[in-house]
Amino acid sequence: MITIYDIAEKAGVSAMTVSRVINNTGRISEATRKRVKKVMEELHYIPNSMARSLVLQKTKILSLLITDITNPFYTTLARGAEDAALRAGYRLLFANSDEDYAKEKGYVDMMLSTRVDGVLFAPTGDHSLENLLQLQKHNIPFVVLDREIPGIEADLVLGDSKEGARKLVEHLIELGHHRIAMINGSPDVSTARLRYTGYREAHLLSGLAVEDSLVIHRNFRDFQDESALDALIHHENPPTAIFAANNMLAIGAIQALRKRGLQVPSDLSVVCFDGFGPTDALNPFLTVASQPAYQFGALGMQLLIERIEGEATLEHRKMILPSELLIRSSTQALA
Amino acid sequence: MITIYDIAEKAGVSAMTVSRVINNTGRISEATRKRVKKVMEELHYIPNSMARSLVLQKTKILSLLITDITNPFYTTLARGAEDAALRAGYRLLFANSDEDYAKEKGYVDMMLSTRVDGVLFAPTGDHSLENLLQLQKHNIPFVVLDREIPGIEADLVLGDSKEGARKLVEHLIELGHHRIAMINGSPDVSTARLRYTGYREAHLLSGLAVEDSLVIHRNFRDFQDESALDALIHHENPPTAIFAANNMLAIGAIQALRKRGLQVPSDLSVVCFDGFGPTDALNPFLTVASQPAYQFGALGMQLLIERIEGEATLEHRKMILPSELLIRSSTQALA
DNA sequence: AAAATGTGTGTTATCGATAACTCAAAATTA
DNA sequence: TAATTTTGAGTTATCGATAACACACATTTT
Repeated sequence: MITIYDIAEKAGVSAMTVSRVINNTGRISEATRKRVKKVMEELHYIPNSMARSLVLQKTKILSLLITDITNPFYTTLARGAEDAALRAGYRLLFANSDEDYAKEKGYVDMMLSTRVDGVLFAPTGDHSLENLLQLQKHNIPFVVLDREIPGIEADLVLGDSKEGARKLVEHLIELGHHRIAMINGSPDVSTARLRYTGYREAHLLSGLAVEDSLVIHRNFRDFQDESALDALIHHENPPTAIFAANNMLAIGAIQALRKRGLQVPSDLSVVCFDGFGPTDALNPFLTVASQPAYQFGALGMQLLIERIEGEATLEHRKMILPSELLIRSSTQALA
Repeated sequence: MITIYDIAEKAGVSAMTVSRVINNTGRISEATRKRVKKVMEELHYIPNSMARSLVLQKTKILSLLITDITNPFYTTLARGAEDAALRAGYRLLFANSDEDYAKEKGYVDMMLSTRVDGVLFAPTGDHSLENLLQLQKHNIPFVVLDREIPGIEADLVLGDSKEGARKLVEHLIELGHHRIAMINGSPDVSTARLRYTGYREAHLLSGLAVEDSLVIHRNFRDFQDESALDALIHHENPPTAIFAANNMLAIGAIQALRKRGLQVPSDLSVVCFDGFGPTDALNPFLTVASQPAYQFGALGMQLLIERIEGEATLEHRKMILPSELLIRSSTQALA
């Protein structure tokens, strides 16, 4: 491996001079600068960022932790975060927790041992608190994305889960649906709780009763699990519409419905939170509350970098991004 | 920050002894091992992986470079790669080149300076050769995914682009289509060339002539670009079917068709390479040649780790994974 | 009992880069 | 011309960890 010492020797200068050329610091005569640069190119020198980070105590690497890399919401978010990070001169390291606390913890350990400069953190749920405290204890700045964590002070970028849910359910109610099921994520996750609150509010505002046997909890990424749907179908008084708390749960529900010979929307209407990124264009079919995923990433990254570089005000900021109701063909008026 | 020296001092031993406890090397009496471990826990010690990598000359970090993080083919591939890497005790750092040579080069520089132990490399195209040579020059092992690069010897994991394309086009021909357009990726990419070859072969074997004005090239990820479709629609003798060389191009084509009031499959049949990951389940609509994306990642990672750990035979291996023709509702017999 | 081994631990040098300090020669000022 | 300042370097210590060697003491072998 080529080091600054190799360059120094060949250029007839000290290692420090080479370092100065690389970083454009200190005083260097134009002649030696040129000479050193020439040697660096000849030997294809690449600085060892670990040696550098060791002495500088910073890595210029940020980390983005998402809970499901196969969910288009998060990949679009990742693009936003990446673009913002690169623009600010940072590299971005992606990590994928799979909605799994243990994996999340593993990645947090990795971030600590890699000494990343900051973390954009989409938590798996309330229990992520410990992992966040771990980052806090080691003075690694972070911004929490998408899900609020009780018990921690941090910059936050959230969607308007309650409002979005209310709009979706109100849309169903306007179409005449009175028995609306909800397939929700784990109650350990703030968005699941808030979306339930929105669902509830829509009912109350319309004078409808909430029937808790129509509300079912599943893991946000288990779109293969058909048991939720079976429970609803075999309900003694089955629903005429389903509100899925995110896109993956909707995929699971629709897939399961189809297997059982039920059509959307003629047999049941379906709505959900989040769109499907680029593949949405393929078949704009589901009525959704679409969140600005790219902005989640871009804005979160901006907050993070501001905090790292000390431009942040002391108090923590909480940004709430609006969602947009997109009415498409997965909903229809009740016959 | 807590270092081994802090631990050493508090435990009343030398730093070396702490290092031995951490790595389970050398001889340590049970008593001091326990004492050191206790202190490490008390102080919440986390090893500094940069200092360690600096002396060990290895990082236990691998990198996966993909060309489009919003493409479900690559995110599913990423899952396969990640699982295999974690199983083998490596961490995986994701990078996203966006089908952009300059971004790709930026990430390669980052990998070199981070001194990753190896790279799973899905190249943007033939010109990626330079970036691969760069890795080679610095002795970083890599495995090339999905796209073959003329001029380099490397382990390869590929799909059967030619066969898959032939099967798709033959399916269209069997349905009575004789004027089949192809929306292809850049000719700089091996899969684009091979899929064209398969398209051509299917025509020749059926005694049909290939009409080059029906073959159009676009960037594999520019699904927003509708100009390809316009060229086909306004053709003096328009096609009755379209073969899109990947999923994103198909999305673009179908979206554009829909905007122009044309229905799939009643007005035109559409087929493409690659499925849509989990969202495929939402609406199994497109007839596709589906590639085993997860296996691409898992197998590629396995080859990479074997090569890094020296278990690899000297000669390079080339794995070709079959694709599966899934006939769905985006194709129908010509009236 | 002397010699040879084994056990547990410490010392020193090193990985590649940079900060802080030093210093000779050149340029400027008085 | 002597004193001062500026310029363009070099030296040394350091970041946090580990390899290689050294070494005292305990244990086993002859």
